[in-house]
Amino acid sequence: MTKKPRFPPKPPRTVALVLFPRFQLLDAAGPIAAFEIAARFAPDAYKLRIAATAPGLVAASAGVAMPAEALSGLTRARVDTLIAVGGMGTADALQDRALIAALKRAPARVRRVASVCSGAFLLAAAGLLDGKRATTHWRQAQRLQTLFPLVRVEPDRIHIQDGKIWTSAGITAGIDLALAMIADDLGADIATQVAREMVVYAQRPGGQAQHSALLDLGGGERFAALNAWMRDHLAEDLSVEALAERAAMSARNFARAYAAETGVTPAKAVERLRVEAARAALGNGAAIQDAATRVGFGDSERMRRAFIRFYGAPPAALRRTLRRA
DNA sequence: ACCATGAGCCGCCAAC
DNA sequence: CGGTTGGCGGCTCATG
Repeated sequence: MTKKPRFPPKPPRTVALVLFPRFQLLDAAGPIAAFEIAARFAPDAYKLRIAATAPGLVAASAGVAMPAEALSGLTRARVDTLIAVGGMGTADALQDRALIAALKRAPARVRRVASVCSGAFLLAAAGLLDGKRATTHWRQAQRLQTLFPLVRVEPDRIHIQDGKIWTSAGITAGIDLALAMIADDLGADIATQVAREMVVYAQRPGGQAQHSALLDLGGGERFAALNAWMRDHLAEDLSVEALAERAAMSARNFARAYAAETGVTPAKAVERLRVEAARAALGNGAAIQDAATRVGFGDSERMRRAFIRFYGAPPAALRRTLRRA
């Protein structure tokens, strides 16, 4: 992420996307938009190209040149970056032997191979992820691991690079993936300009937790009410013991049930809620100390450490970038 | 940068 | 008998 700029990259880098019937449109739209905008900031940096088995869908996806060609032709062409996107079509695509074979050959001809969301299953099926660290949509992480035991699946990551293989989490993580690649190619400053153009806050570091607790109201019916209550009472005692009492369960059982239901342990959930609320407060211009007490971090030092864990940056830095809006 | 302490988490087992 | 509950002890890691 902190590479020196080395441009102009002399022939334009061809970014190819692999799409299938019923692919996830946003998986593809994120990288397309990011690379298109990057090409605007650094003229001739990228050329987009899209291969698909469903021309109709591709035509709908973006206003870029898109000769729908067979995948085998795609790898024969000079491609710099190959991105496999996910979606409902992944299951069918896994049965497509020509496609998998083409993907298998890709690393030899392509500078980097990437996936968004369940696109990771395609790379895994082609053996490209064996022994490598990789991620996918959090809901699919377990399945990926059981299906492909050799893959070192790391759930709850936005994106991971291992050698020339990049994988990313669900849907919008494709934007983060593309931004990370652009930063790698053209430098962090260009990537930041692209991010601003796309109206995303900042480039999320790859290690960040995948889904927002604030959005994750569901998290299982069972604790929805408790979660809602927690959000409104962040400043109070939200220890496991206190929460267990509120849920009328023993601490042990509550912790177990909560983790089973939501996929997150109680303390982690509380910390995530607090961190997100604090970030929102800072976005509204709150003072750091104020935000810390309001969301239930006793002191600002504790909040600072939590921020670094979650966002990779202390509150002050985040506050600075947030206020530039 | 380090360390002592405690909260939280989890495996295990017994009780229901 | 299988499943759920809750208590104990050890391990990990955040905290101050």
